[in-house]
Amino acid sequence: MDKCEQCIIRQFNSLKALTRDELVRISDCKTFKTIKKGEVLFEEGQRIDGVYCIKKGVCKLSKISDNGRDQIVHLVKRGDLLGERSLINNEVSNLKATALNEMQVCFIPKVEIINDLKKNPNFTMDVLKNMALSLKASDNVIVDMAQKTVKQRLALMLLYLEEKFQFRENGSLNIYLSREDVASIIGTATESAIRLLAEFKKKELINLKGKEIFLLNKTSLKQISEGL
Amino acid sequence: MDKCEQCIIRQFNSLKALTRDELVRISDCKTFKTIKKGEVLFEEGQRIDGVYCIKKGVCKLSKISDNGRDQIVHLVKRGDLLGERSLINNEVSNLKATALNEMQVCFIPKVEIINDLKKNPNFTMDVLKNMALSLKASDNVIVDMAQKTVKQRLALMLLYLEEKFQFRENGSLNIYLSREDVASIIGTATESAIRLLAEFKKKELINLKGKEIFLLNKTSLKQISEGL
DNA sequence: CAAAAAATATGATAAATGTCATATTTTAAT
DNA sequence: ATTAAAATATGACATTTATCATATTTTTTG
Repeated sequence: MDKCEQCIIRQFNSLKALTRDELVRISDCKTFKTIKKGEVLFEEGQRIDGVYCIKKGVCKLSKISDNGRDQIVHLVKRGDLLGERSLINNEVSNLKATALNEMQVCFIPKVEIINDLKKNPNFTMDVLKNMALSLKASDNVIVDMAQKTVKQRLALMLLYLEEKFQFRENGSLNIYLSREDVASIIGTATESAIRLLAEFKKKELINLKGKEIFLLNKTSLKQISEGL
Repeated sequence: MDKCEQCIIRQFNSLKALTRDELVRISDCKTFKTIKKGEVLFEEGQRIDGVYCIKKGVCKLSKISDNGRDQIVHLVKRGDLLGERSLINNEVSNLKATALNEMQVCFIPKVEIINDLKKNPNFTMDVLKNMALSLKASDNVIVDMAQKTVKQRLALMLLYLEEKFQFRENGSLNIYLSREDVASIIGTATESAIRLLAEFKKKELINLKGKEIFLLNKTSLKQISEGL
């Protein structure tokens, strides 16, 4: 396990604002963990008491609705921090975190982070900035969920996946999602997601090979997402 | 116009974390403004360069979707701060703010707030906490928008309005919304909102007198919101 | 006050989406 | 390799919701 002060991952998140001394201190008390695909990092309602720094892999953050369906609210990947919000408000987690593939994470206990928040204004400011960005993104998602059709949201999601995860060597999106997960992201029934994916494929906007998705016509996808 | 250090409104928001000296300084450079019902405080895409402290009244924060419909993302009332996020990220506003009734607001220039964020960790921490709370709330709205029917969302909204705005003396919700605004909050067509309100009235869950809404059966509204 | 404009209301219909049933394919387990 | 289980796919149908038309009521304006 790397030492934090030598780990490049921190460049992708707020930990980059910490001083060398602070990193050394954190390095000494952090724990390392491997999570298998499908395993749950933490449950909705669980006390986390710390922050996860994602070293490898992707997980979904979801919340179960009254109707029993899981809604995926965020996808979190390498470089992202997880659990800051619950930590800041001293609350149990509002969301459930499930690994979408094999993950490697470092866990930093709460006291350490709180300590840094109190003493290093650069760190606090960076956390604040990221939170403000997340808030803007969330507002935009609310608008899309409320105003766009399922078809528009699927097109939007495909473009978002490319932006966030890029492509594999063969040109497919660099993330595997089950049809159920796709439905959970755009907020629809699994059958509807499957049907629309098939429709997109038929129209040659995308190609599907198992869980691999290829974007063939991004211009059209963009237009569909905008309702044109 | 009150001086900030004597103004009770600040108790309701992060300004309560400021010291007396800081308040005095802010008081000297703030400006006071009255906004009439229907007037726009700021537009989507507009640079705000400061923070509004709402002294009186209510406004809606909305974003226009590709389909041309406005989606209301937040309702902001007396005591709330407005514009922190844009300020923190140094971005233009992501949302449009429109007064729902006559408002009185104080405007605090950006430099002053930035100054306090840098020097007063209590203030920063309070802003951070509020932002974390907003983020949790936004995540919950995303789930509701994605997973609940329009009827469920209407029931949910009515209960939310009571919680946020309480009742007038006559027992009606202490906020006036047009049917269009109701639709804009729950993310549906105006006609659908009208129909569902009529249905709720017929079932004696609510009563309607013009723009006044009376909640007659909160238990049932709760059940409807949960899909029972 | 009268006329015009805006908001609210309601019906008819179309489109979108969910639900249930079932078939097929893929993956996992023995 | 064979069977079982899970995921994906597709059809039929019901329900929800949007859209358009139009009527009625309320509010605004001159």
